[in-house]
Amino acid sequence: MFKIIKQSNKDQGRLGEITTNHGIFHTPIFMPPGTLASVKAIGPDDLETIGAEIILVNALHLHLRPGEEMIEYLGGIHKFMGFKKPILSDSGGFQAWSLSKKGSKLSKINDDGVEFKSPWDGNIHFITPEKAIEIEHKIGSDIIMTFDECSPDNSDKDYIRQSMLRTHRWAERSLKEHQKLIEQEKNSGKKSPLLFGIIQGGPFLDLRKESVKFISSLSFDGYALGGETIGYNMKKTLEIIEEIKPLIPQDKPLYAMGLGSNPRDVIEVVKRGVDMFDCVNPARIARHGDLYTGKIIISSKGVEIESEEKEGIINISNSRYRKDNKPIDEDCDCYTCKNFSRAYLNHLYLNKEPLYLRLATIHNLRYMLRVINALRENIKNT
RNA sequence: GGGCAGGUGGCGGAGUAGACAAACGCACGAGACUGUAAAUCUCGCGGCCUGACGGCCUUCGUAGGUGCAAAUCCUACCCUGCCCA
Repeated sequence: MFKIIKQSNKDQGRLGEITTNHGIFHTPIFMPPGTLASVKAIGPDDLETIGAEIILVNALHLHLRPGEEMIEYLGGIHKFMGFKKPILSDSGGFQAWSLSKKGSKLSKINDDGVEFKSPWDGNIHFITPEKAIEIEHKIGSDIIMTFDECSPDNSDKDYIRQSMLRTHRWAERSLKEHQKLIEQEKNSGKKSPLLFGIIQGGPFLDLRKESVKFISSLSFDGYALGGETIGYNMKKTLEIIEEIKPLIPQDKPLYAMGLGSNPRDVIEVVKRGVDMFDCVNPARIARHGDLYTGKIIISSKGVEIESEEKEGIINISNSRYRKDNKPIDEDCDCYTCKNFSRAYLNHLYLNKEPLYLRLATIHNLRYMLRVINALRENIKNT
């Protein structure tokens, strides 16, 4: 399933490939989230063009709408959304946290599972680890995630530890259910997905180590770092990765969940041996006007991004782009940069033209994947 | 020529004597977003001073007037829309 093609001799970076029911994808990889069976604003043809090798969907969202039975009836998630390449499904563990914050009480956690109130119709749904795994199998995704509790970055250690222990119990339950379903699928000739376990522990290094020890004692096909901290608090994230990387089975892929808001974060993390990541931000901030720009350079120091803009981002809604006839990024090979100016994108954005969303999303995702290509190239050359 | 309605910030539009630099919306300016409740949300938006609280000045067609106090009342004029000649 996971094969390491080349290990960098400079750092922890490595090239690999993962074989799934829907073909092979290469690592390191950025996976665009398409939560509701759609990468917002773009279609499978665009995904193909920008070079997306694998995307994400979310089991909880698809359970609420249109329902896993419906997707199964319609021929599985790939056929349903017209995407032929690998698809990873998240379990809904993230929503246990995200739907409970901001004072909204759309989710409630107890040891058995999580009660979700659908943001769409207010209906109550109770998801257990077993249920999440069942949904993910029914949907037909290639890689599935255990049901976990995404721990907050700013919470007291005692709560985070309790939450981590719960995630551990849920990991065991998820795995057990997974193995049960694999048996059933074997008998019916259906192909089974790979299952990744999720490590928690918040921002605390000792808890993270404890979590790695437990989760990697279970036989998962890959391991993931979860929690609000990952990707959000980059300084802590890098510390955590450095701490836990040696403790994870080296022949298994490592996935940093929710990481990749800025291409610079991806560079740091690949260096430290992370193989997979995803983040809603490249697409979301694109829709909100923020676009990546800057030269991607490979040198003896590795991959770097050179840009005069703050964080390598411009906000296309700003008045200073009204007359700017340059593409978003001069070096970019995406459809948007090849054909349209900043001025045109500014015009589309200001007038809320739907085309803006597609062009902006294509660019940011392609930019991210161009950074990935540079990172692969860099490892290849070491 | 007569009748009626009306003229408020870039636009639309509240307010009809004191709590008005003036609701709300749009436009505009800026910011946020991290396993997607997100084509969303937040802030600013007459001028000047202040880090902020706040303070000062100038504004509701124009010019006068009444009154402690006027975008709000009175008078004249200008302009716009509709109706009648």
